[in-house]
Amino acid sequence: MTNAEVTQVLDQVADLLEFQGANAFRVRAYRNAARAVQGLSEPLARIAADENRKLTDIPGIGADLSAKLRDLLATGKLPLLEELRALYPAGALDMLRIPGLGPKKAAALYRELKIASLDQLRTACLAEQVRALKGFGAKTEAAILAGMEFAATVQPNRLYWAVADDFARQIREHFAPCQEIRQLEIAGSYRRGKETVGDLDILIDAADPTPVMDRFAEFPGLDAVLGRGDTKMSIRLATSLQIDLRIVPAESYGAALQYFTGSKEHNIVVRARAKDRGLRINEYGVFRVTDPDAKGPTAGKIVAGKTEAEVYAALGLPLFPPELREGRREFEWADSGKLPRLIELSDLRADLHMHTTESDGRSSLAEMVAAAQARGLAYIAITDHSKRVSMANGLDADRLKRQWDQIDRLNDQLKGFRVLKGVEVDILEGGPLDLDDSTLALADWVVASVHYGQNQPREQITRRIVDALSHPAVCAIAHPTGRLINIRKSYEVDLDAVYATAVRYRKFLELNASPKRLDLDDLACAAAKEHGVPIVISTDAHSTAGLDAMRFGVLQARRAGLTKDDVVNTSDWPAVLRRLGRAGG
DNA sequence: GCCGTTTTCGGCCCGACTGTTTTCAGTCG
Repeated sequence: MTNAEVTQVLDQVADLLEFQGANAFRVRAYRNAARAVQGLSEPLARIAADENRKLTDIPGIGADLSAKLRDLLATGKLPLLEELRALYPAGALDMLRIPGLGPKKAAALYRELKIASLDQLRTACLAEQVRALKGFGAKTEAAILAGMEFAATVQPNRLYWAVADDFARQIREHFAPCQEIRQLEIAGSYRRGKETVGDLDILIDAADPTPVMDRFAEFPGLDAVLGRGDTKMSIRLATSLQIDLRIVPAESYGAALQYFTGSKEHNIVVRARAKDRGLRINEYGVFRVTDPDAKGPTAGKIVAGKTEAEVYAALGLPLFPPELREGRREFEWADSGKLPRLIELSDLRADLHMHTTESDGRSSLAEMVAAAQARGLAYIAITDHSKRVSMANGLDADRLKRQWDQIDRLNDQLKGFRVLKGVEVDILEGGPLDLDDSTLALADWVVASVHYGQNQPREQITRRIVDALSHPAVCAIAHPTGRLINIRKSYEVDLDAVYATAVRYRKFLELNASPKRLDLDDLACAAAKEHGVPIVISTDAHSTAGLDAMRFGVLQARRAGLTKDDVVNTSDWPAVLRRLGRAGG
């Protein structure tokens, strides 16, 4: 059973417990455990199988869950989940997905009206039965109908970070003429650089909220104003994207930015730290609690709030880069003084995976080189597809050698820039590489990748990747899991075996920077680092514009806690060769 | 259900907004 499957089971238990009206902290315990398993850098099953280790050493897993997880790993089933599922019709739980309808109200609808499907819920609303329930009313009934209509049309996918970034740019431009605004930041998962973003949270320090909110109501593509109060306003765009706006005073701006950047898990720890120091933190600031009876969010003496740095400093914490604020290992790093100095876009000296018109790219070799030079890179590798990828006009040995001759001639003319003779060689369904060894031996840089036979069983696909990685000519595996965010799951590959092979043969793994791939993802990059595998961040550009994807890869690497040294292509080419264990420096 | 330098019980992050009530519960972030 994979960690992802265990995570799903724990989350399902949490959903059902919530519906049941169980103790909220018990629900949270299951959610925490789900997250803890999801964030593991190795299979839970392996820890369970190791006599010298205890599941209770994983934070968030105690004696009870340890036993339940062992049971789950051994049998593939969790009795608690089966019991909870038997209590409610599956359709009743669908109500939890309607915005505005939470577990309490959904459970009341099931209990009082025996609602067991969304169709029944719609009928009950139309028959005006819902408004008769205690705690419900005509407005709630209408809100449920509207919420159902919305839930039916919305695409469940979250936005790619790159798309969210475009909205962020639009937001900044839209508010630029607003004179009242002193500071503006887009917080939330967007600021943390998460690979997908569900909604956007704008934080504004303004002299007067009214004109700012009026301006917000004029945002292009607006579909509905979902709510507007004195300090908070929410809108939804026709594209279904929700954007929240909060106006905060300057003295609280840093506290609010910290608070609304999250993550929720990070902030829970921050709050606990505050409490340890006799402080209280909320979006208004850090307060010393002098009179325990004093009520209100700003009761007590304010200690910090103007900037994020002073808020963290008041708690004895460093200013965490937003990308690290996931409640993973950042506090452990901070406590031991080992908060990594994260890689930056300007650290990258090379891009080692890109295509040209020779295969399925849209820009020529010369255009790609000029574009790479314009972006300040010192060298690149041209890695067109090999012949198996016929759809992409992949190259056979002869065409490849002609391209490499062309690159040799180009290099003669270039000053202070080098083009590596490379290829993205396919790992064929049966295992061997798509080009012969003598051809591959002539290349400077070879990335190997799986495009066919993606649905093979775990052992088979892992064997293919491991074998490719141990081939002397191969330098790195490109997009090692094959996932396409929101579109396609990753292959069933045993990444631990891949890490071990990479270390053994001194090879690299790619972090593909394409916004739809980001493969390896942040957690896998962190695991690779723990195992000692260097990462190469590449764009897989299919046009000159594609080279700009590097920043998406860098964000993901930062979320993994990677430093400049963890990433191969921050070095010059001779240093890369040394890292591969080849002569060259 | 987890957790512990106020430890084995009693906490567990906290506030805005909405709708329903009339002081609060539910939902959301």
